[in-house]
Amino acid sequence: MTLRIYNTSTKTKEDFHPFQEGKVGMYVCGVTVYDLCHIGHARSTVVFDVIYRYLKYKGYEVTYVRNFTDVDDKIIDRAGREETSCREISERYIEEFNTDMKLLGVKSPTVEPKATDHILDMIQTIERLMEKGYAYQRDGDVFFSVSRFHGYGKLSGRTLDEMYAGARVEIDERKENPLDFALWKASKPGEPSWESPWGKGRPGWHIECSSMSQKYLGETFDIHGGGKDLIFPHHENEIAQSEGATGKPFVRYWVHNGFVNIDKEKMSKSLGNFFTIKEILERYHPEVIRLFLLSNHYRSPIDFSDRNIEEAKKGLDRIYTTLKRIDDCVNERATRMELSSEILDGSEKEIYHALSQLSIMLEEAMDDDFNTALALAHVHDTIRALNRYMAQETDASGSPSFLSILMYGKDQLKRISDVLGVFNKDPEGYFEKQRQEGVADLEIDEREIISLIEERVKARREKNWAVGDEIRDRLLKRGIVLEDGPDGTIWKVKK
RNA sequence: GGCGGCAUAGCCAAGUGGUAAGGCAGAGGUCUGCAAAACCUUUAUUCCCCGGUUCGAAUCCGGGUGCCGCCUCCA
Repeated sequence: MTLRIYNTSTKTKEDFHPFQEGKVGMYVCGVTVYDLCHIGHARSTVVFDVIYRYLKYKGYEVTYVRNFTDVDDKIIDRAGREETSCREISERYIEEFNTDMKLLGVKSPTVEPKATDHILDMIQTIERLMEKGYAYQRDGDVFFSVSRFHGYGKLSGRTLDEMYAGARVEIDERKENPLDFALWKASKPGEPSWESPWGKGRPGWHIECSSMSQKYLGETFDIHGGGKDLIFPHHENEIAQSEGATGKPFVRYWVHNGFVNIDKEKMSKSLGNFFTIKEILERYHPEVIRLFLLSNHYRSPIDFSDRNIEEAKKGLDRIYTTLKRIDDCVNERATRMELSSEILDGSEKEIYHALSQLSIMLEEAMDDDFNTALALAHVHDTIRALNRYMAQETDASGSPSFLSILMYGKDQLKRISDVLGVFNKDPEGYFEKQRQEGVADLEIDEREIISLIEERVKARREKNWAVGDEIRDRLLKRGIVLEDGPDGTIWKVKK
């Protein structure tokens, strides 16, 4: 199967053929580290994390670069307000970002370059642009001349004329053209600055991504990603800078993720309607957030609401409930047999076949422009099939073929969980964590729950249902739900 | 003003020409001492509206309505 990727540049899904056979170079715009990250940043990072994982799953050797913008007006502003250095601000928020992403199960990219470590590379790129006549100097500033670069607007699908019509940029009469953008900015006193041929200054925002991506991935590379809001002007400008400097095509596939919305409106720092990743992780398991983010196609908008997150949580609980049930059946002494259609009987054959199809279904879904929502639907189908098998085959439980099928099912699900980064934990641990966190919010402690359960077990053994039910009701009123299973009673925190 | 996207059940959501995935919620049933969990059945003759193309359209074309985004920092 060929992977197909929607390319913003052509507005179509295209077959993916990397520049170099078997290898993929991917660059994704990271964050400007001046504040805590919100769920919108989490979406972008998680989406490209899954793309990264899937490319590796397909057998590609992937070089994944994700940058930190650690020199920027907003960082300077914040440092000023807090009366500290830009470095202190950027280091603090890089650390916060890393903490958040680690919790969210985001794999580390191959390289995570910081802008401030690549100032020389940027100066070199700007010099090349000057030599080729794409850039001009005004005082200590250097601007890129959009009218001299043919093809400016090709990614965002607009022409220069159209852009003039709607231009809302403030007029700087030193610019040849209002749409020209800064490659280098002369620094004001107290701002971070570096020596350059144009005097002391700092790079413009767009140049860092051109320089750092090409440094690690070459002049032409495969995938460049980021949020939809970066298409214009950021990515448009990157193309102009990079192709202007090298004369070669810059990026083969442009991939952009949709926004996280609150009440159908874009969540953003500027609108102030955002939730930080930390706030959300206080309330939900990280995999719930991942499952929520992956339950919509990455290019569609996704609406963030408690209801939608709750739904994701229920879905995840369901998956883990089944995985736990499998673990309970498959104990350490279970021997595993080689499975094949020939040796299995009717219902075994049926589920074995369904399970063996799962990887193919996953690949079909993911090959179609990373359709994680469809992949998750296949997971739910599989969960139901396994539940049904376990519910129907009570007589066979313990038989080698039964146990082997369950182990096979778990392996098949594991392949998906490795790609999506959800339901990756030990099921018992997942529920234990949920109980611990749930109990922490209640006026009850675990020992009390356990002793009440013991009391109830005793009463029920004596068929004293009234006492048993009374204890159950009492716990329920305090937020604890009991479930009686064949191996005893387990408790959960009521949702 | 310019450019672009979206509209599928009560809710979330996949589906770009072949007769509507999946999840949540709801209803009925099985299991259970009763519950819970799980399982089974059920919930869109129809995909915003109006035209058109086609043997056939949620899917393509034209028009309309509504919502959203980009054009300024933004994942």
